[in-house]
Amino acid sequence: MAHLIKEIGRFQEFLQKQGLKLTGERTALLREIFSTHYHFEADELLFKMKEKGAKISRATVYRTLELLVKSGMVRRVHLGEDHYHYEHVTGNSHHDHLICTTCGGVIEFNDPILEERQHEICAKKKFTPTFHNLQILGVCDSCTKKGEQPDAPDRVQMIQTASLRLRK
Amino acid sequence: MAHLIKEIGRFQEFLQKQGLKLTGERTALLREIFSTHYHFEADELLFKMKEKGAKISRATVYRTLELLVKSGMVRRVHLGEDHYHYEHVTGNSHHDHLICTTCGGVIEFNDPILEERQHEICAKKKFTPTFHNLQILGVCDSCTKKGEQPDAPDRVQMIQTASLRLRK
DNA sequence: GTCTGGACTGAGACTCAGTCTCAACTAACA
DNA sequence: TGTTAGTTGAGACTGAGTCTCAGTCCAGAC
Repeated sequence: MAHLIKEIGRFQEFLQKQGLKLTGERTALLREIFSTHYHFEADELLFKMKEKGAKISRATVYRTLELLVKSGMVRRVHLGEDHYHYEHVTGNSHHDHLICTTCGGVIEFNDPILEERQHEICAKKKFTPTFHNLQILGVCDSCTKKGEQPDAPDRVQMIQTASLRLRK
Repeated sequence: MAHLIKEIGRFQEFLQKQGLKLTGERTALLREIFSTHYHFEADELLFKMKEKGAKISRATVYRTLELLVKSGMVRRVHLGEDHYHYEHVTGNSHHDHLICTTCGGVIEFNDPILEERQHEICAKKKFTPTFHNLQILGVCDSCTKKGEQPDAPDRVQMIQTASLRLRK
């Protein structure tokens, strides 16, 4: 778990700069996030902590996630439409998501050409970008092989949330 | 308002196919959406209807929006992170959004090169896309001219919701 | 050692968008 | 007129996320 020491150090450094403290609860959450989860929800994290016997409240989970997002170590993403998901940031790799509306699976990708084109569009519109968010919804290879049909495009907006919920 | 007759006709046709009826409430909502709103929230629409003296309940607003989305005449988009926004669809033009985190303004764009690249990425990953969603957050030209500074990229995720709320 | 101020915590109340339920209503049609 | 099925409003409900507040912790000051 040598890499977790590094992550904890980074978080502590960030906290100290703000006059904040690295507490037992914060460390426990950090460990949980970086050792097992990848994409997760706040309440799922809370549940996992309780399962492990750690007494950590909802409020602390949300407060700590906020700090982790501010520190840049965790990203807020939305894979469905209805509420936030989180993912920890390892290294610095920005990426976007392909989301299978059938199985709820998430495929990450990072495409420099796409990023470059976005910058060109912003330049043309005299818009200074700071952050972007791209989700492509559809059906993944393995679901296609199982014979799943992609939903009609008009319908995907209505069903995507339901599909993602199935995954829990 | 000749174009509204066309819209109402399209909606009625959709409803009839499902054995549903075009009621006064549904017509009133359709008129409101297509005559004045562009990007709007469900509760904002409800408020506008009440302001005009139309007695329409929250449940009916949500139910009608769901039908309109299913019919393809209205799209659900998320401009901020916290809840849905809706936009009516005129013609068939798909587009994405540049969202100013300072003034909450929304600029639409449609870029075939970007779309094409997304399809290439999906093909490479053997993913069958049905729908996508791209928001680029940043600072628009007029805010930049007013001297607004873009927020540090790490922070944008935390502030975007708040900024959009200011716009109401 | 103990004081003190400020950060931290858990419990639970609260908010707010969105959903659901249910009884009353309405339109279509035999 | 009776039947059937879709529609509606009111308000209860849900669930993610936020806020409040009293109590706890802890590092530095005395």
